Amino acid sequence: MSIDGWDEAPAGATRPSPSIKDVAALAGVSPGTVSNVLNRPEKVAGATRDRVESAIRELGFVRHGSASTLRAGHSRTIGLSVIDIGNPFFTDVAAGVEDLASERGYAVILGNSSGSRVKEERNLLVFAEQRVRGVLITPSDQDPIRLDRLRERGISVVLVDHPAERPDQCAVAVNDVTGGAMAVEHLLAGGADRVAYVTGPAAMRQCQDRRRGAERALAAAGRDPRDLREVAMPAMTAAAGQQAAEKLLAQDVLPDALFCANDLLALGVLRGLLQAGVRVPEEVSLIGYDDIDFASASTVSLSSIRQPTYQLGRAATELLLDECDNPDTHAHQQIMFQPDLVVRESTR
Amino acid sequence: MSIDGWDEAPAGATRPSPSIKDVAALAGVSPGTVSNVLNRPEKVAGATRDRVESAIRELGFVRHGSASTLRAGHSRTIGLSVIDIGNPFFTDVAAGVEDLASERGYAVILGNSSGSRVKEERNLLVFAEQRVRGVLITPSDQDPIRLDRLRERGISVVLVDHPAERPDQCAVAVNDVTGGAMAVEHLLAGGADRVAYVTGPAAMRQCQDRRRGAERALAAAGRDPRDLREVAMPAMTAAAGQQAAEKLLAQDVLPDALFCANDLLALGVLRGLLQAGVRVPEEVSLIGYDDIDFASASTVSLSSIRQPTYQLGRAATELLLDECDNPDTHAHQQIMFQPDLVVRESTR
DNA sequence: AGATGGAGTTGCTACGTTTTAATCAAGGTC
DNA sequence: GACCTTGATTAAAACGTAGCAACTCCATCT
Repeated sequence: MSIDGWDEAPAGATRPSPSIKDVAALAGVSPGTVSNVLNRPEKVAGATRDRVESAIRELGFVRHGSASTLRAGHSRTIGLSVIDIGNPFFTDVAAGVEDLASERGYAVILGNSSGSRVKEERNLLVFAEQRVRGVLITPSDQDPIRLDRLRERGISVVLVDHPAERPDQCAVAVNDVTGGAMAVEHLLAGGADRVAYVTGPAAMRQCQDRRRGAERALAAAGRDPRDLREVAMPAMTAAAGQQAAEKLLAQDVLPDALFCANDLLALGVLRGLLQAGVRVPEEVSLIGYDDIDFASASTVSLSSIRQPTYQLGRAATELLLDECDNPDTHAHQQIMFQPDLVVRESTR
Repeated sequence: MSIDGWDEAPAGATRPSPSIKDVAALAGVSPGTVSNVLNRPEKVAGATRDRVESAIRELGFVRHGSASTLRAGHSRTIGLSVIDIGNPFFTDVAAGVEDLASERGYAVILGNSSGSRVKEERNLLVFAEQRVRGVLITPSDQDPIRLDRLRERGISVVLVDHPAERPDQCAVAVNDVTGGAMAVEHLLAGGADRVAYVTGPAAMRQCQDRRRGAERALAAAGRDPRDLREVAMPAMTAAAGQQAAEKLLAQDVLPDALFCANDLLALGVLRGLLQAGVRVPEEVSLIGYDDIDFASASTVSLSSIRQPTYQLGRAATELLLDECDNPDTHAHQQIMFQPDLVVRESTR
């Protein structure tokens, strides 16, 4: 009797989800047969299968994942823990993970640690509670303990964008030392004299390795690696980059070349420098890392180090699922990709 | 006997996860008491609680989420389905969702539909299988059917960035008609004559509403709304924007003002125009939508329409959790935020 | 002393599924 | 006709937890 007729759809009528038993009753078979149709369809006769399948459709049956997990002892779910989902680098990795996982019938639970150890820990706890089949993680620091706790539980772990800490684990990474060296080599080739490194939290391996590469490039050019000035920020975001620019500008002498540990930092630095009237690349050469999509769209398009990001996610997932599905034949692997230099306007 | 000593950690020794029974045995209580410590700690005496808690720590017990969900009939999990996690707009929404959800002890399963109905459907299936407590979704089209199927199962649904389709549901949105009008008003105020609208898939409500706003602004200025030229792309990404620019450049006469349905499109269009030597804003005024972080960092910083993105996610989660936790007293709400105009360099 | 009450704890059952072993029917072989 | 084989189906027993009803203490009140 309502004006608009919405009430024809029984709003609060939440009949309980039909179970495998209801399907079995409707199809005139036993619950076990329905389970077979779901999990081993080749084991059941064509006619029966059709009957069960149409019963499933008719009732709108959806398998109860929790019951399934409980009984089977494992789920069809993997956990992915990243440091900053706001960073396009990780978004691309996640895309690679999700694509392959869903091809193989796995669902992905995404956890964002925001660089915080506490949140990372909480995400791992959620993964453990959900009894995920495996975990992909880009650790926010070097502490290996928590991951062993997962493995003890039978949860496979693959490190993403992080080299293996031990031979008995899988890992997929990109050579950050090489990348850092490439970046600084390029700056030096452009005539850089005073090079500074704008980086994130000291605990992050990526930051350390890129620094090592930078120092190596300086040494190779006959310079003292200790000449490398460093501006470390607590986060690797554009906002942090802008603050880094302010720090740099407050110093007596401005470096003439900046290597930023990722593109977000670089974009922030770029904005800060331009706002202060510093010309890029004429006064300061600037190179970032990751080659995110936005690097080529910025005010002064950003030179950067490209990583095979999507491939990174896919490869890591491939290793993880192999370890899950073939635990006996699985051989642990460490895959190391190589980065590329992308030259644009921000460097001389 | 290995050289490096790694084998001290028993690699493959995956002892089964301890259950509530093991904890009970160690603490010398019944399994029911352990369950009480976990779920109703105030019901159990301090000394007993301590004993149980230290047993939990000692064994490294982690609650089996699936068993809990199965028995309790519902999980502590919500599903979030977005159209494009590569778009910073949705990343910010997701941040708002995750923050509030984890404050309230809920885990978030993130699903990315990439604008594909098939993937969206698959995500909803995963949510249903996981028996999530509720679903937050930015629908990729206008079809309400699937959501009713969820509600019938007792899964609450809140629409995000989408107005309610019916009075018996919660929704959180931003007024896109107003936003579209703001954008085109601003273009007209800058002296725009031939305005074009660069948009995404026609089925997307956001695109339709922003267009309606644009037409309204034209009409209000005494112009014929049918003058609004339209370039529709299949995706709302920077790559699609660049293609849109090519399309525009191939036409006889270039518009002198462009309104893009989001910032990614706008950044792509901007790149395409600049590469072709078109000056922005002198020859073409350009405005985007969403005011993502990168809008202010682009070659020519982008004028845009700002939305309270993080708040959008938080508010939607607030409504959803209220509906889940207080189903009796819950009153369905439709929240409509208002957008803001942000003027930068890309418009006259 | 006996009854009452409350706090703390326990035993039991059910949740929906998977899986193993058992059952059954139909057909084939000697 | 007895026996085996093959293929299809089923009955029944778990999996780990939540939550209720029942029970045990022990202190307090009549």
